[in-house]
Amino acid sequence: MKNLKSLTTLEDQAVTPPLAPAIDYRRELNPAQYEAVTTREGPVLVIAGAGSGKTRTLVYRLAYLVESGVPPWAILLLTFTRKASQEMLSRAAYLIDRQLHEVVGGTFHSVCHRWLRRYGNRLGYESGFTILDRSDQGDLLRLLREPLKIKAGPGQFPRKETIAELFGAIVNKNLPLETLLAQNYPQFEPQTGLLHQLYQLYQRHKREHQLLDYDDLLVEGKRLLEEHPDLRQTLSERYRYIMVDEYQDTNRLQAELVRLLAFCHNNVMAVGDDSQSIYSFRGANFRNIIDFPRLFPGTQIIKLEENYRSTQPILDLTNTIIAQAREKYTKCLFTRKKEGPKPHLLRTGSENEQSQLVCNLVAELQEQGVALHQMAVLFRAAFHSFDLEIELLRHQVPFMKFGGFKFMESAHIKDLLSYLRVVANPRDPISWNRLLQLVPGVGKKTSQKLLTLLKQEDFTLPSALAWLNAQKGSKQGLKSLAELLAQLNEPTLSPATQLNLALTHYEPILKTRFDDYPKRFRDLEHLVTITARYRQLGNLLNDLTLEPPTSLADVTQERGDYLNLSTIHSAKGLEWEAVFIIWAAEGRFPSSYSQDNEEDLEEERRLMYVATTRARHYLFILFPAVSYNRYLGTTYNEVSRFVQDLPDRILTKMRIDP
DNA sequence: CGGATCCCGGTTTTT
DNA sequence: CCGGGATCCG
Repeated sequence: MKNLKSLTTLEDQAVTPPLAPAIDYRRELNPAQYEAVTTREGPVLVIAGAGSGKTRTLVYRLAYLVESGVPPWAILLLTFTRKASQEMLSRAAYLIDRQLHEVVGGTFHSVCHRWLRRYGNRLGYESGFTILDRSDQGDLLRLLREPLKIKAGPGQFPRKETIAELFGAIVNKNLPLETLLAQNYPQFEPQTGLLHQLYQLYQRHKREHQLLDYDDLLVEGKRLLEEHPDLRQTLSERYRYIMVDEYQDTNRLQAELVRLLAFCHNNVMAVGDDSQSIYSFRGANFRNIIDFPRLFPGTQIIKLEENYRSTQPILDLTNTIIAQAREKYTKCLFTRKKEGPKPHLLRTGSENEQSQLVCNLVAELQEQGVALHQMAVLFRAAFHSFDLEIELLRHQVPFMKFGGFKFMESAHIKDLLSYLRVVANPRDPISWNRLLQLVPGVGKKTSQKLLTLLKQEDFTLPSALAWLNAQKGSKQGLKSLAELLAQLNEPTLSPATQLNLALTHYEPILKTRFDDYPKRFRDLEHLVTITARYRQLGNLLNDLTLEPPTSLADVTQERGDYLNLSTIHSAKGLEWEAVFIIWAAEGRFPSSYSQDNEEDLEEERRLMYVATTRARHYLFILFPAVSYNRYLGTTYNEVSRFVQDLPDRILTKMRIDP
């Protein structure tokens, strides 16, 4: 067997062409890109303007490193999504005609997660710990709030979503609760004491039950490096070359992680664009990118300023938009694509007229030979496209929507996964609570009883099953639940089989709980198909939490030519021949939430910059002048301040009447 | 425990 | 006006 294996390896090598320098780096890259690609040692900061070939640079650098003899496993590629890293790796692999699956790539969260699975026992984590997503956090907070007996009327105590946000900010922005309350929620300042209590409770509870939220992955990952010098040494020596993409969207914690990880060589290349920082709500700070040279003394700074994406008329507009930013770091984008249509600002009557106009323009461009998948409609918030979606269906325009869609957070998905989650981590109170509430005749009280048992040191799944079976006879549902869980606990079963078993059990419950049962059942079947490729339950559950499907497309695996609909956040890093931005109206974009905060408004401006810089050739900005709202009546919309009062030479303005 | 009722707020963006 | 959450009551 062993011989056979080495034989295959030999054969593989024979097929691979000798390592001739197939790539002419000087020819294929501009001077700035070339410099970034071929600088191997020391800290490098690449300021990469929109469309300046940032991904290309990273891909070529990957290829360059490997070609110059760096083993792929010594490279760590940190990106914003796993998809991004996979794409870069496959492009680099294609360039040098060599598989690169040994390169470790992914998000900060997934990399930290990997270490914690492996070394987490040093911090007291068992290998089966559970990762909490946003709605799990909410559920947990609700559970913890109860015994605190918080007496507060509506509006006097923050909602659980707000609390989760607050607690996240404490960690990601490194600010005390008091400051955050004073800054953002002065109305809750009287509750400071209670919130502190709840925070302590929340932290302790997570520890006791082997639960980690998104922030904990980073915090604990960092702690692993800080408190265990041997690990820090090992990992730092292993990852001799670190590349960080989208550095403008990292936060303080992530920056510190990079610094720790690079401590014994300082070979870090950070790539980003301060003008495209759009994740401050997650603790990202675009000043991070400015601080990089201070964190890594001796940093070489390289600017990529030639834009390869857009035409000059589009750049004229985007440059104007970002020039109005309060803080900007000089960077001047230019292009060689001089010719192209001017961007248009189109004002329609109603929202539906806006939708129809998009449909008409899409049809027109199609006639001119632009493929549907080369066009995208972008918007500030996911719900902004509802009307358009209806109109597209009517016109039979196929489309796919990205962002906003929280497949994983819908109740039926959470319900079904809970069966598997308690098998993977029997101490997971959130999933136990969910499951118990599904049983007729079981409510808060019964559920609480089991939840208190979870704290016991030696609590295992069998103890849970014993408890379920010991409940009073009338609660037949608990017995059949126990039966199912016992079945699921069979280690030889594949995750998909486990999920199917759970689905059989859950189907009748689904029927009684939801009117739209057929649709939800189909969702669940889709979920089962996604899971087919997994061999390990733990991996399945973690992947679903760390990289949830971003669109129904990921779930249904549809193919073909379709129009892209996307939130601007989900459009980051992408580009299309034609881009439509809808709802460019005050209150929608910029969002009314940021209306009275200058920093937030600046971020909205950067969002508009990101949106407009996605366009290669055609750019249409639309807004409806009138909106009608059932309970507010007719309201009039102002055009978004970011495109207001621009000269005609930059933006063609038109009023479109039906 | 769970159904009925009342009251408030009003869809940001995502790992 | 509709839905979620809290509260009340059988």
